[in-house]
Amino acid sequence: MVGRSEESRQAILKSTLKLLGVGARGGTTIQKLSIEAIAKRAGVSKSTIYRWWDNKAAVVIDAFVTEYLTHTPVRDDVPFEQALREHVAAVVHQYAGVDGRLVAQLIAEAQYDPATLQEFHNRFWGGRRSAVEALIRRGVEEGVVRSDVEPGMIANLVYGPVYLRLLLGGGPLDDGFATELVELALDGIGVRSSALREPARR
Amino acid sequence: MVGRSEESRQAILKSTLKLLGVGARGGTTIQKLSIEAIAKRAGVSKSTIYRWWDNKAAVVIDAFVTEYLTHTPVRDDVPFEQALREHVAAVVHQYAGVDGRLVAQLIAEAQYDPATLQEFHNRFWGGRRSAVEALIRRGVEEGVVRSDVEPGMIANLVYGPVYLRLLLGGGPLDDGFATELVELALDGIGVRSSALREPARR
Amino acid sequence: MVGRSEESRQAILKSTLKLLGVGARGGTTIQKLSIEAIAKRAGVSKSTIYRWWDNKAAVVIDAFVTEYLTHTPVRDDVPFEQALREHVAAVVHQYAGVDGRLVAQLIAEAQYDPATLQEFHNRFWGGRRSAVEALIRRGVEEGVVRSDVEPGMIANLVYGPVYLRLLLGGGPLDDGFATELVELALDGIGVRSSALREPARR
Amino acid sequence: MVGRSEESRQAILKSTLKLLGVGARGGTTIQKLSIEAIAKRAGVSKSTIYRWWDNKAAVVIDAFVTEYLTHTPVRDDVPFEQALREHVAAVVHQYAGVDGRLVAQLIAEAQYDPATLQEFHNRFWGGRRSAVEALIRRGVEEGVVRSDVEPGMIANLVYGPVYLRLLLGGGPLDDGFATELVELALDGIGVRSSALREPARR
DNA sequence: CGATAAACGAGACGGTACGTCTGGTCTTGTG
DNA sequence: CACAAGACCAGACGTACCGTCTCGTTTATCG
Repeated sequence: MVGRSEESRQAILKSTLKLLGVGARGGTTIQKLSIEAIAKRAGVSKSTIYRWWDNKAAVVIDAFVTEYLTHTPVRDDVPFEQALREHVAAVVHQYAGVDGRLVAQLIAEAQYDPATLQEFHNRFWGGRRSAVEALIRRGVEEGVVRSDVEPGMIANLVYGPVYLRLLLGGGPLDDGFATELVELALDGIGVRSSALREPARR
Repeated sequence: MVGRSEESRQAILKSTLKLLGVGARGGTTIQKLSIEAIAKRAGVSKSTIYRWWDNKAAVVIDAFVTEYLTHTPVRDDVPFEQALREHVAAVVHQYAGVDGRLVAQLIAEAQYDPATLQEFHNRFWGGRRSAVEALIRRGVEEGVVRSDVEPGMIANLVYGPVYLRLLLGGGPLDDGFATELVELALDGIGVRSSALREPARR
Repeated sequence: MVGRSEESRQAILKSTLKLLGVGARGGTTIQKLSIEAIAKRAGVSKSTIYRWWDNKAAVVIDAFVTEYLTHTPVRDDVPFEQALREHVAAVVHQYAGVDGRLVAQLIAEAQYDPATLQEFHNRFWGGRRSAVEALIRRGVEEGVVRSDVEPGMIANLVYGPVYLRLLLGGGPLDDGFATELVELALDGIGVRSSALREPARR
Repeated sequence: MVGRSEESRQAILKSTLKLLGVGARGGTTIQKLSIEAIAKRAGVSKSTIYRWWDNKAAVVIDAFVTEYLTHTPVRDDVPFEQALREHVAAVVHQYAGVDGRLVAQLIAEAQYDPATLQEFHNRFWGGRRSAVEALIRRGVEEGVVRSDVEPGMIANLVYGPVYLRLLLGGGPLDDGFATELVELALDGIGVRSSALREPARR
């Protein structure tokens, strides 16, 4: 047995990112990115790519996760609310740039291929989610998060608006958005709760 | 001047929906749907399609909105909270079926073409949003919704999780989800507020 | 009855010639000339063209003959040999320019459409041919052309090489060619005849 | 390296000839022959054709020359005059059939594309021409052809009328035509020469 | 250390669909 | 009622990639 060429693998992933314009201005979309272009740029034959990846999306997600992804870790050395605010701000900030476009396009691809969705979960989204869910469980323990709703649902409430704005626009992905989102999620939209909490924070 | 053939237009839109499998089991994805297939099925020449629509997504969105869309109206004859619950339940229910797949794929296409995103806003998403924002304004007037956050942001908080689940899965789109979502949005995830409200509702 | 619009007819024929680049440098080939382009340039609708001409070639030949063709008349006030030399020189000269390309392309079109060939005969080639045949009959009467071969065949011998060079190249269409051609046609390629005649001409 | 598939090449050329109706009655013209039709009939993809040939004419000329062309060789074991007569008769005979139509259409295509003209010269016409020119040089050596005119010009005189009749009609391409043509070319149209030679041949 | 089996580059192949173009027909007002 | 305007069907064009498939040619263990 000889085994896979690490050299080729690297070249392919690097080329993919370059073609997608990560870190630069230009760049194609995932849709227009072609396996042939990757192969040519990587100095690799098409068969080598098809041997190790199932489709374009698999290559892209691999490139994205392995080579590039800036992490947005969840701190566990600060109180729940601060950790949440910082995390949401970090996520929103990351998505405001090129990463956002890429993640959006990955989600787009995932609409057409369950395997891509699966990979997206396994290698990217799953990690984030469980970090946040852990944080939420900590919040429950700290007594600042309600315990009658499962953490996954709560994570949804926080991430949902971020992805909605990422995918459909309708406003900027900036710190103001992050702040307002966390506040709203914490207190709810109902008038009574906010009326109660607001003085407590000022 | 002679003008556009309404007959052709109808045939094209109908064929598009049929090919997408709306109302039936089979069906392609938008990605695999081809202009050539639409033309063939509609008994129309390709140029006729290209004459009136810019790209595939434009045809699909036109077909979707014009011919098909089930409305999920927002009632104004019941109290705010009931109207919100019913609307969210209706939306969630609609997205659980074929419509959901189509909307998801439209959003996917919108990631690659600003014009498609625009159309999505103009002809579909915008309507929903403004209906909900009006509802929220009513809630503010009724004194049950906080007035310190713009309605758009609040709409985001409600719709975000729905679209997140539609696009990334992670749980069913069912009545339970709808109920839990509305409750969470109203009260927030913070423990104090929920502790206060909960007794009041039981 | 209102009858055909002479104005349109003129505009169509003029436009055809312009588009073919007659009298100018640029110009398309007949093959690439499109009815639509003619219609647009003439400010006329396509149907008007199709109403009066069967196809593109018919328009072109009409334009060519009616509006443009420089005549290369056969003189009858000079001896046979001189008249022949002058005519051949004129023809060769005409074909060396834009006319040549057009005639060549008309012949090309005629290979695909018998009607075009017919028109080419009726309106262009037939006239030339019969003029030359008349000249040859005069030569026979003058006693300088053999009488045992039909004039058409002799015309062939003279015109054939001209068209061959026009269509397939292989040398310039210039005065030298014309002179040599006439001489060769008159005397033949056989050595004895030329040996006899040559001294007589020097 | 794997290299070109001879199988496909054969299939393409054969199909081209079949579609052109070579050897059969029906058949299209080169103009109406489409690359798509060739591909379909050959069980080959369009890209394979475009990979190896520049355009339709290139395929046709390749098919014609490689697979089909009946040779009309020039004998060198008989006296000049006999060899010439036989060759002209063979050419005329060949052109009277389907080959003639094809050659005529190739010449038509050559009017629109210099590359086609070049190929026509390189692979078909050039061969014939040089064979005849060689024959003429032999005639000069044998002392039966005049030496004061270049062989190419003489070849023109012989071939010109054949192609003229092929392209523009005006009479049959038969043995009578061939015989008369050679006689005329040899002796010229002038009366004195023919008067001299005629007795010598009877 | 030399055999051997994999991974590799190169790239041809059958396909599908693209978006553009032209041809020729048909329809509907307008002058 | 001839015309302009131009929509329409039909279908070929040449291009771009797809994913599969030979081919030799490295190359790195393992017998």
